[in-house]
Amino acid sequence: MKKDSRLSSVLHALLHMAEQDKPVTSDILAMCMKTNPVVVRRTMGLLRNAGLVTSERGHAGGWRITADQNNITLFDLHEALGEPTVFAIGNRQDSPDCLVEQAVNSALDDAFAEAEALLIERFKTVTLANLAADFAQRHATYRQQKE
Amino acid sequence: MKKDSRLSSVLHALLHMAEQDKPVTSDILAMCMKTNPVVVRRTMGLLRNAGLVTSERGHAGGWRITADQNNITLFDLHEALGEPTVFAIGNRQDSPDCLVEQAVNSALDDAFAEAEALLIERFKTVTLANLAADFAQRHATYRQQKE
DNA sequence: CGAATCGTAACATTAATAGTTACATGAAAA
DNA sequence: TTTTCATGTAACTATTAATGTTACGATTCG
Repeated sequence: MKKDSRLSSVLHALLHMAEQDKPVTSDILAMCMKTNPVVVRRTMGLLRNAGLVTSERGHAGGWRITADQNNITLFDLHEALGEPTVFAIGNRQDSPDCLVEQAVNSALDDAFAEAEALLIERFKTVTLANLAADFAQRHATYRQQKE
Repeated sequence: MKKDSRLSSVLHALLHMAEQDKPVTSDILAMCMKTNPVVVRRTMGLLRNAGLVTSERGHAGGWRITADQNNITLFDLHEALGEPTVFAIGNRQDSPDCLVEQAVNSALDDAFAEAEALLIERFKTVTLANLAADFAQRHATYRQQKE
């Protein structure tokens, strides 16, 4: 399966938007993320449904963050994207009659559930503001190195 | 992409094989797992490379477990399968020049690495013997319910 | 020899994400 | 009010990776 890279994508977009006062267009976000404006709109639309961003049509339109960056966590974004499947590994068959299959699936499901719970907890601790600070740090380091 | 269900598959196969003294053919395993004998051979071949099972050709040939069931963990199988990608979520792009992307990827990679480490730890604690016991338990319960 | 069985290459199918094209809708500027 | 810039969205295509299938060679046993 191809990996779902939308979480990574929207984070990139949001950080770029966070540095702008005016709305950012899908075209600009698409260029900056080397993808297609329709893909941007499709994905950002999910964030809009979750109330994290707004869009404006027409001249000087585009996308804007509405929520406080301290209050947007990775989990909020994951949730806004519809809580997509986390794992690329899974059971061979659902609702099996076979008792062997049930024992196997049960063990695997438990393990995956634990790992997913940890991931979700981690997602809840990281805010957009944290990432912005990390970026600022990297930027400062980068500028120092150039001198 | 489709989920990788080989771990679930080989567990099913191994548990069935564990109950047999003689080798089990790919055809029988395939029927029991509702898949194709070639798929069985392809996947079991990886376990053979890891020394967990052996295969015999010709008449009365087939697959046999060699390792002790107490010493085969889910992790051993995961490893034998080539440690396939665990997550269906990932970064949009590898080795990005963009510092924003670097900050985003770094945060995500950390979270995924933690969750994967937990999963692997869990995998290491579950043996084939554990699953066989769980199956036996389910079987006993099932027989009781029928009475 | 002949049947049973694995080994494996080559190709087809399926499932899921991402990308593209096309066009409708709405808002602001000229 | 017309033009231009933007989002909204449906429909289709492309990509990617797993799984399934066909075909045939190699090996072992009776």
